[in-house]
Amino acid sequence: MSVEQRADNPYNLRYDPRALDRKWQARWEADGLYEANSNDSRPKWFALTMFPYTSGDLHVGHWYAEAPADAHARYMRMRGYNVLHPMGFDAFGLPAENAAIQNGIHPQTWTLDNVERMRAQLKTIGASYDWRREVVTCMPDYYKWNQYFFLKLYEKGLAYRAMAPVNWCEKDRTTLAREQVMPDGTCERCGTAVYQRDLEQWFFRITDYADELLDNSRIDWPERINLMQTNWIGRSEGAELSFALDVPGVDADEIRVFTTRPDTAYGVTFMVLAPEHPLVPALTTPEQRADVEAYIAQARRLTEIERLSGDKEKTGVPLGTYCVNRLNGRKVALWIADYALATYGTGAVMGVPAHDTRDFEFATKYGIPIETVIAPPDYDGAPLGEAYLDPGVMVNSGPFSGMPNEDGKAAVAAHVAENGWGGPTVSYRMRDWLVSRQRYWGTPIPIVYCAACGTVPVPEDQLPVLLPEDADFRPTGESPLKSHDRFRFTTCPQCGNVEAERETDTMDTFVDSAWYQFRYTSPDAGADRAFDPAQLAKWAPVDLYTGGAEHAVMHLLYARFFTKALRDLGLLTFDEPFTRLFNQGVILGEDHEKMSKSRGNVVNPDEQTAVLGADAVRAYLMFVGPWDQGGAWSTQGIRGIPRWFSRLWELGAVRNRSEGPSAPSDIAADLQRAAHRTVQKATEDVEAFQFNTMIAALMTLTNTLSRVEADNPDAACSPEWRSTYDTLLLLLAPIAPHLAEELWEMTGRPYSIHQQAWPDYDPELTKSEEITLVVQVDGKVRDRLTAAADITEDDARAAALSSDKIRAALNGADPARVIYVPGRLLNLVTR
RNA sequence: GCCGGGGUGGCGGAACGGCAGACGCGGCGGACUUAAAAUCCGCUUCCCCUCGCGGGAGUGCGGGUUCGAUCCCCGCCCCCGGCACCA
Repeated sequence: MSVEQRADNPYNLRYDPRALDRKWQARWEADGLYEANSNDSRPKWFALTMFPYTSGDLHVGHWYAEAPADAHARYMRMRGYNVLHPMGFDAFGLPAENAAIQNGIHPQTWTLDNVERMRAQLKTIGASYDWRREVVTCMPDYYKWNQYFFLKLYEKGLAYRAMAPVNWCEKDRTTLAREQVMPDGTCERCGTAVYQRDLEQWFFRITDYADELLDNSRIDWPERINLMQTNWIGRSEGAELSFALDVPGVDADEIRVFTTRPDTAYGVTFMVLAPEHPLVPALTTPEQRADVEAYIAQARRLTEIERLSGDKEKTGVPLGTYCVNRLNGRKVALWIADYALATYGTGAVMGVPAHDTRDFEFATKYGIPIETVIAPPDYDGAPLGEAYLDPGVMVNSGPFSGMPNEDGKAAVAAHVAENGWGGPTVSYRMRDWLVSRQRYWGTPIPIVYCAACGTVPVPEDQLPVLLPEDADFRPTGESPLKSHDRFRFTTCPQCGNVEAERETDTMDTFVDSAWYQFRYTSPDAGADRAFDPAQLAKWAPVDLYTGGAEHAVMHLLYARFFTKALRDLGLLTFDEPFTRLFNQGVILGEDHEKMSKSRGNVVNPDEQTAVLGADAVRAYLMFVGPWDQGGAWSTQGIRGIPRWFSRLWELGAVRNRSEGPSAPSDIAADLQRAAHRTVQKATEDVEAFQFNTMIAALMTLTNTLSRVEADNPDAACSPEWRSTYDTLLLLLAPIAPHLAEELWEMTGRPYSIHQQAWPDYDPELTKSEEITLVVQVDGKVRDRLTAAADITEDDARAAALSSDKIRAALNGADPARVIYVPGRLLNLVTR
């Protein structure tokens, strides 16, 4: 295994890392070393890393997600846990179709080829995955259960079909969930500007779970992610208010608005409806119709980008009709304006220009009256120069005048409720999850439309509804399945009508990843069930989930929703899928920029592994910085890792010498202390995912062993040195599993190092008998004294005062105060 | 604009309110070598000096608390991420 000279050995490694990788990966696999068995009495630990999309090549970013996660899983295994660490592939999705369209390869061929290549690449990491549990989401045995859950949700009223204005990406030719539209109104996937279309689509009723999703008390997640979800859900408390309509020829007798400021309701001077509001056509007078229709047409043409741009000037058109503010009987003009959103609240806004910046801007532009109903400090009745948003006393508000507006919110809402004009309510920013996609490479929605029976769910025993392999999947704006007659036309499962039609849209691929974590628990479930309840009970929920923060309001929110919905369906018994979440940072290119092909700064992990071996790439990624902060790849910087490994290898040769007598007591004590300190540091660091400082501690211990060997070769044959070296290998095992296993084998200790117990440490043995006592005068370090660790304040003071440097610094002054930090520092204060 | 997370040597980064810069990279000097690579040893924050003693400054900027602040508080600046007409 050792190599003195290899032609392709630019780092002059002392061993052949690729041979080590091959040797041990084959052995571990043959031995089933990382297979998790449910009939194991040790406590379980379900360690999951977000599975990769089958894009075709494993990026160094994947390694950055997977290698440290594997190190932690290996640590937990050594800690005595029965660890389940699975891997799989997110295999449905548009890139497969796009690649197929461009290269003429079938999406399935493209995807399964990629799975094979990526699986091989993943294996080179040397991670401790239990591959028997692999999940590939495009397989019928898997997506059958997407369909099953869809039907269960449908039965429960949690899946429904509705006509709605939805986000449409013209490039990808499909609708998108709101979560998949970026803040700037572009498609999350391809960056194309998204616009709104009215389409009949399937939704999951995630909003039913809004309040439960706001509850973070059962999850240990980064505060940042919790906050992002909280903001996304956007709960706001307020009131719904009914404004009376009395327009000849119009059936509706009210317009309802949602407001968070019922206390300002006496200041309503106009009413804004969203252009899409259903009452708009009826409420438009003949004189205004042309203007209103033009405005609506123009608003519909706007992309999300234009519509969402915050500093856009407010525009609107009056409908020519009026409603009545029931609180004060005031007649209020109706307008449409695109700053009212059809999809939030009731799609209508009461205009209170005095106390809302948007309404103020609008009213100023169109000459609408502005009436103050919350008095600013020193209010003298003069017109406001801008909207007044702060607290104050209510004025011009009928019976509520004189009341602090903060009290007025509840008081007005209660008053409104008493009169049957609305009342307190809660509104959410989050919308239901749009799951229909007009694309081929996804799970068919298991629904049949029958002229006689209406919407008919496909019976469970007819699942899966297979995705036909021979579809023409080029994008047309309609699902490719729509032009596949053998798929589309079917018999109604209910009445036998032979002219029934299948739903031809497929599901959002986030459905696949909303429950995949549970599938891993049941490798033998196959087509018989989604997961085995006993296995699920054994392993779920996931104890530690790691992955990128970009999934905060998509995958992670959907997975939580799915878990709660499945719980309510009686399919599982817990509330949250992922007990603990950790987000790793992003690995950047050599130039400190995001890696991208166009920048040419992409690091290929395969090339690095071929030269340095998996361990060096793993260890470097962990060493580059704190895992949650990411870091930049450096071809210069990684050189330190193979150097360290080579020194470990050289020390392995020292370990191979025959054992000699005990080391001199001072060396033995130093070695013992160093070992215990390193175990403590490594343990604390790995628990906190601080692999960079953990590795630094292992390097320091390596240096200590080297130093002893260099200074006193006999001491390096001592039992103390040898056991310290063995401890170092145990600590190394999660970081560099192949090298540690090889060196462990060389010690003659029993296979496998990965089945050994993590070493313990004794806090008492980490302490040193002697310390460096820092002596300060007025807070400035003036001397450093060597002292016994338990030196008393009086002794420390005496020692300090006998130091020439301290006496010089004191310059004859007497310390007025002495600060003593035991075992660390003495500060003599002269002031 | 609002909400998070950050700003520390030439570089990546360490530091329970207590020796700033662990560990590593790079650089410089030396050893080994015919030579180079590799390896090993030493030095490496900046400035000053009667350059071996020492002294001063220093963790984005300005204040504050404290015997003592990279760390806590207040006010700014810059970078990264999220949200942003949500009534």
